[in-house]
Amino acid sequence: MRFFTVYQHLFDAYGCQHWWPGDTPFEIMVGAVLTQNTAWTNVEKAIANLVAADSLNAESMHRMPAERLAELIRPAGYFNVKAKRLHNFCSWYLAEGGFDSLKKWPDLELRQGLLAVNGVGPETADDMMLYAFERPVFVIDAYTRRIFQRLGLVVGDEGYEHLRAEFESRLRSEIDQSEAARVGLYNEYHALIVHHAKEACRTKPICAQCCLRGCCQSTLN
DNA sequence: GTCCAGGGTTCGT
DNA sequence: ACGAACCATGGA
Repeated sequence: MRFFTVYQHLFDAYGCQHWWPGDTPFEIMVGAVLTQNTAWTNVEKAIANLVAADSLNAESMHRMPAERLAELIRPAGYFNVKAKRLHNFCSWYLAEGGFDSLKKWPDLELRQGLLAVNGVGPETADDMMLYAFERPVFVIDAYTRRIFQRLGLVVGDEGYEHLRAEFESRLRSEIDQSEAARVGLYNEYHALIVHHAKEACRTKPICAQCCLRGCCQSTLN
């Protein structure tokens, strides 16, 4: 089965997801750190706290003592760890001249720069690459791995980079598209996977009737 | 009320 | 290479 076929089934079933929720690239990047191991509803509360404190910007967050930042982002969980990660991220972001400067970086350098900040791992970096900088990188998460493993399209225990390269090259060989079109596809594809895995398949189990059969049975194994 | 799923990154061992 | 630590929230 083609990877693009899976996308078509998801899109037909759920439609456009309009990710990422966030008004500015910086907000998206903060959200990417906050959402590590946590439900998005909790991230929204943390972001609302930052907005209410008029502090959803790199300068305020960087200037703020870690304890204060931790207090604001508390609803997102792991608040001490994340306050430190956000601090690290903001100091890198400011040192490199902010979004307007970073957006000019080539894909590879930007990704490596992101990865070099302590607290930003591959998935978080790729969320930022795709959703804040609109670069054509396919985001791999636990749902992606699980669903495609069950469909027999990947083995499942490949490393992150391996899986990402696999998705990108498979999709590129299946359909010919511009860079902008790939950004749009990867954006929507990841959003659809998350939506399908989290709740859609409980309320609207499309995978029972189509080629996705079996992709989201009970979480055991 | 209690239990526990959920899930990325870093840092020990 | 692998396990532990980090934590709030909400649903069973």
